[in-house]
Amino acid sequence: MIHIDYRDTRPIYEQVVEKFKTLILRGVLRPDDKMPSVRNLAVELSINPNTIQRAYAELERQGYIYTVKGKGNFVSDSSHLLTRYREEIFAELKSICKTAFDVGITEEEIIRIIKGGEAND
Amino acid sequence: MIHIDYRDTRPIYEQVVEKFKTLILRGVLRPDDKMPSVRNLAVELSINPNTIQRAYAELERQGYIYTVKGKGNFVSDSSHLLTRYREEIFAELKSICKTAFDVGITEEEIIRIIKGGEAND
Amino acid sequence: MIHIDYRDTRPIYEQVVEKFKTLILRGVLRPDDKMPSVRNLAVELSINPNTIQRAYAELERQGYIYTVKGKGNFVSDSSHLLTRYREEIFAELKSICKTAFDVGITEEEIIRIIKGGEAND
Amino acid sequence: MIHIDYRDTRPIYEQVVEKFKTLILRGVLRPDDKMPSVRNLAVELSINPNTIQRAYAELERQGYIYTVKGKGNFVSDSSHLLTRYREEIFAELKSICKTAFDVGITEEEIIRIIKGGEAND
DNA sequence: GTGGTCTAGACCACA
DNA sequence: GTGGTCTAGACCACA
Repeated sequence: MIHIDYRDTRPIYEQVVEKFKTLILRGVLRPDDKMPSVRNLAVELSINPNTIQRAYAELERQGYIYTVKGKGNFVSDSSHLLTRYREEIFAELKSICKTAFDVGITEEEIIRIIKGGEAND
Repeated sequence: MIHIDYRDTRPIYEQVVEKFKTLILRGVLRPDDKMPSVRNLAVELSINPNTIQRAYAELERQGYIYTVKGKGNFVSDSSHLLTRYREEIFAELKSICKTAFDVGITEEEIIRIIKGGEAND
Repeated sequence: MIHIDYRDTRPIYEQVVEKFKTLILRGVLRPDDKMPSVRNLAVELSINPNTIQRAYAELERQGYIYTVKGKGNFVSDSSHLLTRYREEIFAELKSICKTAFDVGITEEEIIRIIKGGEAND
Repeated sequence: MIHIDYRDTRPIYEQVVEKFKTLILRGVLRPDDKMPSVRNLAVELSINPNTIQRAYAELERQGYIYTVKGKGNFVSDSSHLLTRYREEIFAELKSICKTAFDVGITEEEIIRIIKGGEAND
């Protein structure tokens, strides 16, 4: 369901958070679906339960899941969070484009990249 | 010449590296120009000399500057590095677009952001 | 008869215990009255029977109910426990007031809150 | 500067958070004052650095301190947070008074307790 | 079974 | 020196 990329420079817990955010926002995981238990996911991904715990705590803090003690973690209704997430992405996009324009990359080039980017990987 | 943004989440040394890369690639700093001394720049920006040192080491590693012992740091002829830098930027762009497509953001929306982004900010 | 508040941060069993303590001390439940059976109450409140079991065990430990094997749980004569319960409440009150005074909240403000608090909610 | 009460049922990191919140809101620790380093405080209180780390992360999340990487943690200007903290305390007070009224404790008794509470402990 | 807290200790990134 | 991340593993609270 989820895959950790060890070449990725970001911390593991952050990768886990982002993966689940995407799954939830795309509707693959739906409100009140049960999340994998901390222990199970830790075994499955071969990472420490504490790291999963931290990722889940962060997802809860951001409103993507809720915890029922003794029962597990469950997906929240986070449809209202999509807007915020889109804005985060747009901000990152703008920031990179600014860097790009600074070294003379043109709007046309960027658009070409994006259209290409959708096709392959 | 350079400005540190403390609200930026990236480490300071990375900001310094990026600022100089842009100045060099745009030709504001030209081959064999002398870089500001580590000490002077540290004082000017009110940051730790170790941090400047680290930024310069990284710039040297990437081929943007060279060091002459006892004299200081100087700008390399880095015209051939522009291509590599553009590719780095393109890779980042693709990565973010992938995330964007994952949550249903369309090509059209992204293009609108980019065209808007060039105008303001 | 009893209502669980899922927004309450306290564990469910603790809410159940407190609700019954109040009912017993106020005389709504009288000595030797039969408590609802663990199973029935669990079904009625849609919570795990283990949780009710634990709440009843705690009520018994504190002297509010007694168990007759094969028959069920019954209300004790707990008139003598009212004093202890009042002291528990007073201790909590003192503890919070201490925290309040620490950040500069005055006696007058607290009294105003209390007088207001009795009226609404 | 801080003291952990091991008889307290609350987790250690929560006690640490509350102690520092009080110190900051009372102005004992002032904006831009340096917090004790994670390691030093851990040694001083004989608790694990991870636990301090967690407390500091929570204080940062709540806006009481800010982190400068490689330098340490510093006190924020949190004067605007006092109002929120007061409301938290008032809510707790109301909740306990409700429980008290439920078992027949009167407003007068509570007020007597509060006035006594300020004098001693 | 499930999450929450904590210890002990390693190693890294940053200044 | 300072915080950040992670592992390994214990023990507890709760359902």
